[in-house]
Amino acid sequence: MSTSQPMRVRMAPSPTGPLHIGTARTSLYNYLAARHAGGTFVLRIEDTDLARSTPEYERDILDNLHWLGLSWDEGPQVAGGEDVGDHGPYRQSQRMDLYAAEAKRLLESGAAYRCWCTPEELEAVRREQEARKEAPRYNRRCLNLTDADVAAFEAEGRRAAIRFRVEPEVIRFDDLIRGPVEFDNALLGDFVIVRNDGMPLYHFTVVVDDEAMLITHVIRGEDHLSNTPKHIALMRALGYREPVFGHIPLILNPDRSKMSKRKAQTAMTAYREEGYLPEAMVNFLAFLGWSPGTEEEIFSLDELVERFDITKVHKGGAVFDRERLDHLNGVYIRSLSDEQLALRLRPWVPEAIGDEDLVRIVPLVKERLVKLGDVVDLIGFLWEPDEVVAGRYDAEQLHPRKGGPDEARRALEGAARLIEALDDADFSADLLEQRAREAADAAGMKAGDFFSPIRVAVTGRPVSPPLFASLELLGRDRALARIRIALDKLADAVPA
RNA sequence: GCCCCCAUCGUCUAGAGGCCUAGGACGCCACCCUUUCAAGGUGGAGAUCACGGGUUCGAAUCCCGUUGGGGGCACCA
Repeated sequence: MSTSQPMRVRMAPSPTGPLHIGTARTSLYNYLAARHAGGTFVLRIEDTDLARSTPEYERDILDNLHWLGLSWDEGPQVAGGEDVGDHGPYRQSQRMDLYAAEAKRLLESGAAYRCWCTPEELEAVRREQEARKEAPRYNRRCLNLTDADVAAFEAEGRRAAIRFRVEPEVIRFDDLIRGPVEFDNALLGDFVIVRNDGMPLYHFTVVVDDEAMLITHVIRGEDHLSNTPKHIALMRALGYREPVFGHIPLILNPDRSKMSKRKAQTAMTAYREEGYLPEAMVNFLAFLGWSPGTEEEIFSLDELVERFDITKVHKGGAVFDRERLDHLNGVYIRSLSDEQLALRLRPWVPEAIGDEDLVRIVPLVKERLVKLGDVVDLIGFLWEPDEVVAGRYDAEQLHPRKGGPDEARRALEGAARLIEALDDADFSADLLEQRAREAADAAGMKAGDFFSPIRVAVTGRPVSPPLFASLELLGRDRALARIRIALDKLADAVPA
């Protein structure tokens, strides 16, 4: 086919589950290829498997694709909007007439035929073939039935599926990523293209739709590489154009098998809910199987569009490495301004913490966040009731690293005294730190040992944002109350 | 079983015959900074480029074979 015509690519997810990480990356590569070439990115929903497809999953897929910033030029819209584009409808369930017409053409030309075999009969044949160490494929029992045979099946109430008659020929194509590939279709059995209930099947509908939607480049997962010769045979039988194919490597589980729900978190929504940033996810996914060929590694979606080259995509699969995702997410979080980060953090922080307060809190947590959701554990002490905070630790955890209950008590009493000596107006991080250091000296303790019991008393956790800024944010009275609770706990634990 | 694809540090990768004593990043270790944890800085360990044959003056890079891994062979997509 001519490469001079504008590129049209498509992503064709099936709404039988939430947006999968692998689907997201394939979408990304399609998007990048289209945008880089100034082409068109089409989204088509493959919902012919009525039993497994749901509107909720479709919604999840569209929604998360939007979240990642992958906009499509043609396809269905979220929120029940009408399809956009001149080649719709973009849901296969709405294109049944087309499939029926094309199936009829194949039937009439003899490229396809009806098959009345039952699943049980098919299974029996398959078992026999396996027993004889033969390739398991359809035995063409229904290829040359007499009218009487057909009448008998119909009388039984059987309904016919439609099978594509695969010609024994060698199919060659030049894969964008793998180069020349060839398959011998003589090894293939005649496969079903329309079920006996009239529903068309995947191998058939992709081919029909890619033609109807004028798709020029089919960019999809490597798991479809072996299916391509079927598609090409179908295209030829139907007199269609043959698009360019590009099969991208799979995303793998740590054991190097195809990434699956059982072994990894595959739903994009889950990552979104944990607080991964879409820009970090995009950056991460882009590099799973591609690199710009330099040592740069932080790229925005637009920069990726500029640099992306589909022919430079790798051939080997890539393991999904969560540690690396975490690292990238942290990089992106730290690159945000305080105002931007506060906005992103909003869904995780109670309304009781006002927007302005949240912006003031951000510098305390920014470099400690791996995921946005981590903010809850980091500054939860700001909105948790005193009892909840106190419930998070026991008396022993108040002891400084070097020291026991006595040191803990000395520090807490010192802290209580110095806080009492300050009024609200003076209750600032700087002044608190100055006084606390003096108090530590007076108590003959190292600063770190002196601060540690206070940290646990006030935040309920051994790890927290910087102590004095945390105290300032908490406020004089609440800080003091928590220190007194801690002192009580200490007293209860060590009866005099 | 048959067909197809793939193969550089644990992981993501740079590498298109001499620039490679194989570079970067994540993770790991150590040190520095430091009130905890992070972040940041410095340094380090980590790959006989799966193996074996060729081709070539020269191969991680080209060819063949082997091994290993993966994917596909549904009235799922």
